[in-house]
Amino acid sequence: MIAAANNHSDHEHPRPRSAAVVDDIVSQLSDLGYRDSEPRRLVISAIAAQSRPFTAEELCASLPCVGRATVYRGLRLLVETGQVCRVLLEDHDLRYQLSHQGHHHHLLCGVCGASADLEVCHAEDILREAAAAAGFRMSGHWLEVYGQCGECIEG
Amino acid sequence: MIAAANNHSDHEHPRPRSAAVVDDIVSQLSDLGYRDSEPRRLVISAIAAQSRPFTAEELCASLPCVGRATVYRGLRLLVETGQVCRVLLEDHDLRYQLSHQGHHHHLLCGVCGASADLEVCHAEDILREAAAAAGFRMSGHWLEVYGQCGECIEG
DNA sequence: AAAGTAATCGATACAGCATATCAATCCAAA
DNA sequence: TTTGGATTGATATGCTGTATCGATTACTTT
Repeated sequence: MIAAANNHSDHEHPRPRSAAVVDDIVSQLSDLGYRDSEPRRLVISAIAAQSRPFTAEELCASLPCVGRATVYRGLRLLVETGQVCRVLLEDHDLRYQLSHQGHHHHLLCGVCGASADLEVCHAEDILREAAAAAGFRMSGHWLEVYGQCGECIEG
Repeated sequence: MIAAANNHSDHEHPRPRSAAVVDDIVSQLSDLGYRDSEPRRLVISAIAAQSRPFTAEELCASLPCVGRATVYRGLRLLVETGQVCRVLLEDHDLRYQLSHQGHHHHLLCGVCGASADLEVCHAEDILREAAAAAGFRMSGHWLEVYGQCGECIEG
């Protein structure tokens, strides 16, 4: 499924795609030996419903019927399995977000708080070269890009 | 009186440059309206003595004669004024480090924990272009590079 | 379908890090 | 030297995330 993630046709809809996302994640967790429980589905569903990077507490607040520990456990599990990725805002506030792909970076709008994926990371090659020039062997990197998204520039 | 040097007769050798660094930072803080106090000098001196990224608690431990609140306040002040920069390790552990220049990034060795500065950031142009292609106006970025330093590769 | 077994849940206690409080103290300008 | 405000430090508090543990639930086995 290559369904473009930048297709923002779903805003407040029930959950046509959202339900599929939940099923998909639950299925992947199942393959890893994790069980399918109602609370965990609620957590995943709540995460999938978020339209922008969220904090763990926001997630808890949106799930009053699920225990706090369960929310944190579910979130941590999804981060560990790569289903959810961390996002570091410019003010060093740590947030979370559904991960749409493997290695990628985020374009974070400081105005509306929206997040878009920067899929192609040509910078990686540049970085590896620059690091090598300093006798350093790069094995990974963390990158966040801050600024303004297209909509906020126009508005 | 600049006796603020150090009564610590550690295994460390004398620090002629370290003292100059402290004086320089104190001077810059003075220009910003901040006072010159003994505890604050101790904090700055301890930071300047660190050879690699450190945590706030490590700093507190190295300054048993200075109150924790004072250590944290001093550290925060130096971060706000740009004298100290934050370093995010690969395991998401947040550390601090004396800032040697303006905009730069870190080459963080996962083996020995050393940190080196990646001064030239050509990646910035690449990033700005890639972001622009997505309709995004980049105003800043956060980047950490992980891997192995030259010494750890040889050793 | 019934039972066994281990994962999961949730209420809560706890831990770690950083900040707020506030009386006492100190710095620096007048 | 005086004086106002910045700074200090012991402590309380807040925030975020984890550990505990009895009860419950999901999944497998019989």
